[in-house]
Amino acid sequence: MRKKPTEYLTEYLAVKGLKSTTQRDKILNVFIAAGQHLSAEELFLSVKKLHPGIGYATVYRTLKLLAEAGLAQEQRFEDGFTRYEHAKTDAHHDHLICTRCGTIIEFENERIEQLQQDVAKKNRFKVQTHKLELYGLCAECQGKKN
Amino acid sequence: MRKKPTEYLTEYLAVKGLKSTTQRDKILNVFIAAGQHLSAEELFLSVKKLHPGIGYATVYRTLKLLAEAGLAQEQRFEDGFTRYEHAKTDAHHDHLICTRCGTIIEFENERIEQLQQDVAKKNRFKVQTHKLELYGLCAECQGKKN
DNA sequence: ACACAAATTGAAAATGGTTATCAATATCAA
DNA sequence: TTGATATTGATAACCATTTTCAATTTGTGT
Repeated sequence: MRKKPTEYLTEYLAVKGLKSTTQRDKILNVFIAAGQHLSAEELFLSVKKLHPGIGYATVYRTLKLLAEAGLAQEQRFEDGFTRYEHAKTDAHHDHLICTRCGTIIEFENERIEQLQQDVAKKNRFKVQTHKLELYGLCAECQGKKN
Repeated sequence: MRKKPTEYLTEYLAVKGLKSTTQRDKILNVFIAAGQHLSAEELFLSVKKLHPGIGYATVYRTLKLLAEAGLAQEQRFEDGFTRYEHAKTDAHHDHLICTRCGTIIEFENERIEQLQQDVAKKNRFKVQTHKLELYGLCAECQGKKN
C-alpha cells in the first residue's frame, strides 16, 4: 500500500460509486493510529475524543466499509465481539490469545500454512480463508496466582 | 467414555452438587442422537418433537452444562451462532467449512498440532485450547455456478 | 416415607453487540 | 448552483443468548 490510506479509500469509494466523507477519513485515520485488534466500541471511544460529533453507527458502518475496501480485516475471537486489524500486504498471520489478560500475539508459520493446504487438497476443498487461534496463558500470566 | 452419557452426566451433577433431571437426560439423549455441530436452536427443535414440554432456556442451559461436564464442545464459527459437537475422547480435530453450503468436514493433523506447540513455546505461551478453521468451497460447491 | 432447603424449570423479559430506520445533511456530477 | 443520491446521527430494532422469577422438582437428612 504505497499511497495514503485515505487516498486509497477515496479511490475505492469512487469506483463503487460511493461518497467520500470527512467522517470516513477521520475514522480511518484514528483507526490507523490506534492499535491492532480494536473492537468497534473501542474505536468509537477513540474517535469520540478527537471528533465528538461522529456517531456510533457511523463507526460501525465505516469499519465494515474498510473491511470491504481491504483496509481492515475482521477477526472474531471468543470474547464475543468483532475486532478489526489493519490489513497488511505481507503474509497472513495467526494469533496467540491470552485467556487471562486478553493479550494478542501474532505469528506466522509457513509450514503450518502449507500443511493446511495439504489437508484441503486431500479433502478436495478449495480454501478461501482460514483462522488459527491458540488460546492459553501468555508468559506474564503463567506466573500469576488465581 | 465407557459408560452411558446419561450416567456420566448424573455422576458429574452429583459431584458438583447439582441435580439430575429428566429434562437434562432427555436433552442429552436427543443431542447424542442428533448430528454434530448443532446449534441450540436446532437442538431445541429436535427436542421439542419428542418432548414438547421442554423450554428454550433449558436447552441452552443444558448445552452449557454439557460443555462444562465435558460431554459437548462449544464451537463458534462465523455464521453467528454457537454450535456444539459431541465431545470425543479421541484426538482433537479441526474443521473445513464450506462457505457456500455450510458443510463441515472434520480433520486432524498431528503435524500441525506439533507445529502449533512449537510456535507457542517460542512465545513462552502455554496453550489451553486452539481453533483451526479453513473456510472455502467443498468439492461439490466448487463446480456450482454463481 | 416425609419434609425442606436448594436447584431447576418454563415463560417471558432483559441483555448486549450489531444493524436497520429515517429525517436531516452532505457529496458530487452535470 | 442544482438535484439526485449517498451519508450521517440518534434511536429503535434485531436476534442469539442470558437472566429473572414464581412454581415445581430433586435429594438429603430425619
